[in-house]
Amino acid sequence: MTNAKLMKSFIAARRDAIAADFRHLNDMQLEGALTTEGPLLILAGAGSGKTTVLINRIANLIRYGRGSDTDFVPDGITEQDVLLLRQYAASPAAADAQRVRELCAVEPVEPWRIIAITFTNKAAGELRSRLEAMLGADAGDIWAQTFHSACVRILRRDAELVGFSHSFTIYDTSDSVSTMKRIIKDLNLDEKTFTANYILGQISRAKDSMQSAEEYCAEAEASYDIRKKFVGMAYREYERRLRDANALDFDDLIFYTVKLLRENEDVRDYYRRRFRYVLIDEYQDTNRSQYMLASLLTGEDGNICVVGDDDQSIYKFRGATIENILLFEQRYKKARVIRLEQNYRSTGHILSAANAVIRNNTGRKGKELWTAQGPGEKLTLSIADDEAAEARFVASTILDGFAAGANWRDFAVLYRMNAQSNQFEYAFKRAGIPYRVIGGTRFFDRAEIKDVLAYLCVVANPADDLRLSRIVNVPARGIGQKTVDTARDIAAAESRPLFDVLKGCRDYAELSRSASKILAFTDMIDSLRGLLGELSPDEIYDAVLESSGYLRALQEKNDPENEARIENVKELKSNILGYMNEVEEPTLAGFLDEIALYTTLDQYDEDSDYAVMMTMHSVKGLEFPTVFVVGAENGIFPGVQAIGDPDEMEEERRLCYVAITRAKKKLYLTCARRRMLFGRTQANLPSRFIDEIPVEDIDKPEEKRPAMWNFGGTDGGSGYEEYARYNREPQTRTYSTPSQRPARAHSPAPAPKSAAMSLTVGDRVVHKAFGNGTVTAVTPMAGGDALLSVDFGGTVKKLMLKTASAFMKKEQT
DNA sequence: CGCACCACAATTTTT
DNA sequence: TTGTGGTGCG
Repeated sequence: MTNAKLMKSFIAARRDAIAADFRHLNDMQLEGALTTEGPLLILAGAGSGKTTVLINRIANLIRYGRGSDTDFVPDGITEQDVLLLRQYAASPAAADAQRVRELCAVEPVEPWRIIAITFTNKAAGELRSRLEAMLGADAGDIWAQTFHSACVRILRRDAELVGFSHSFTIYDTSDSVSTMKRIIKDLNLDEKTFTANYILGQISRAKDSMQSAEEYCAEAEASYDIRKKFVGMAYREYERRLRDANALDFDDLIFYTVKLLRENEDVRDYYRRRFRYVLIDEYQDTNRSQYMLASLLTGEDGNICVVGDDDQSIYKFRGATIENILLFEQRYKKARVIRLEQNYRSTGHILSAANAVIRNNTGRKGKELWTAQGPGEKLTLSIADDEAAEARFVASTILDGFAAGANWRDFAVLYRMNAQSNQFEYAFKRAGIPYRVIGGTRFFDRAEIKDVLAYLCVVANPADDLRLSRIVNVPARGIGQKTVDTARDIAAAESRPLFDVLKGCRDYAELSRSASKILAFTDMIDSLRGLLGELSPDEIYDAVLESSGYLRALQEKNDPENEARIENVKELKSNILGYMNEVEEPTLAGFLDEIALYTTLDQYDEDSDYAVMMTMHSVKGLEFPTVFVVGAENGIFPGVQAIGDPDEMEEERRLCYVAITRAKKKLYLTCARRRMLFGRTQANLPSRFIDEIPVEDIDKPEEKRPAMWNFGGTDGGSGYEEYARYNREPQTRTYSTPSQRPARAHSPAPAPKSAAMSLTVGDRVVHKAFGNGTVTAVTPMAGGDALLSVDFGGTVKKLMLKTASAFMKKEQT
């Protein structure tokens, strides 16, 4: 064998041997895991196992370095070696694994040379734990973080270089909003034209394109756009105030990190040398500055691997740009592209529907999901009279599923807007279905949580004027708004922290009237600050609740809302304890860092048995056996704003694709003929997306569809008339679920007016989902309804009589 | 200073 | 319909 030939066969055998370690992957996944060098774009369809690829790719890097993707051949290779590798590839157990590893490894990568960036803490956490399961202790050295936490980590080292102290605080969205509201007032801008959200949106876009306030103002000057000039003023002031407060908002974290890396060659080189391999997850959600960050971190070898799905890009409104994916190959020459199209999640009809819908989009890379599973159940369209009936249909279907042995957690209700959750909560409560609403007002957005956190921030950072003004009079301690305003003005005039001014309030005539109260407050904060070195974060937390009087104030007010608030405040403590368990040197500042980036206190807990409801946006990345996409109506989904705007429509369609692909076994689409939304009743047509689903994939109500339902239909006649007639028809029937469920095929969702049976305490009942039970309490309610407590063999359910009668009958004795 | 009442607006939101 | 923010009174 010639030398060249030997080398060639060695390279091939080496790759095969390495591949043997990853034989549980499919061909495309394997390709992703073994392609280690240079820019790589992995287009990963929904449910195609992209995290698996990511994990295995990292494992491969650590074990074999670039062995699977290089022409390098070590000296002294023999034919024996090639044979050994081939033997290993054929049956790994039979070969000397140690020797194989030596032969295959080419510069194995130290774990700390790998950075994997995700968007959510949840994804980062999942990545970390799966890496740990696969690699053990090595996993701890891999940077597996969100964009924002990676930036915090980088900035904590070198914040001085971009003009902040290393102990900067992080402003969340509402901090930014309240700062901006003040600015609008102080600059006397017209609050109608310039809402805080509008200006912040403009600033966010500016930062996304790396434009500082100064640059933005310059551009505004040149543009003769008066509006823009005002925004520029606000931007400049916002930037100044955050700098004074030593605070960065979410966008700043990225912005200043990019700035830091751009302007400081040594810092940039440090990270580039350190990180030999950069991986970015959910690449379709990156914005421009995040792209810049990624490319700044990528060293000369260009080892950047991005994973994403252009069809799942649903965050354009937050600045995400699908271009990052679409242009990847142009930006990184020699980039390789791998498509993962085999779906392991859903059955055939579901995937066929998803493919068909997304096919209507232009401007995409193009993918077709396929599955080795069978066709499974068809989709089901259900049309209800109104939103209440829609919710009852869903509740009823879930009860059926539960009766058939499913768990509550197998069901998810997905809607376009949080406002739609009400009806479902109502129906689920009445039917006794345990559920949780994910998203909406989030834990850390609750006033009581923000208050308590504000105390902690002020204790940790004396310069945090924003949080200080939030709590200075919470609970009420006789320091009024006017007093705070004057103090703030003084602070601004002297450019000192507000806290210092308050401490020195005796020196200012304007403040002397409330001086004693102010000093009581500052003393309290000071003594809490004195505890910083001595007590652990949870003890400080207790001390804050105690000395601030916050907890007492909550307890004294006897309103039922406060029960929940107190619970929340306690819940925060368990957060602190959780943090302390995870970190080696827990500090209050460290906790606050974490919390600032950890907005969602991941409420979705897969272990507990609840049906869940959430927006189609929040469901990305999750999966459920049965999914309900509700409110599938033109005007709701797609929303009104999207109609007539092709780009928006494509975004909505991607959202639809995301929603459909969450379902593993069964997907329901529901709509209502009439619905009340924001106090207005409207009649919407079924979503145009439903029309994009092939008829062979979906069961629809077999009723005559009005002409207007067929887009571009030529049935003649006035669509409006037909539609109006259609809406006037008495609608009492419900539409059967497919024949796979004969048990319920003819049992319609209950109408609320159905005659309620009469029940008294002690009656025995049979519920179709919960089985046999005994009525333990009956509380009469308004409208002739009653709240029942029924003991079903140990678990007591609260049910509404009228709703429950549809699912339950009295046992005859 | 604190509370009650009225006007107004309202996709989606990983950090 | 619901929640929030601003104003005016006790």
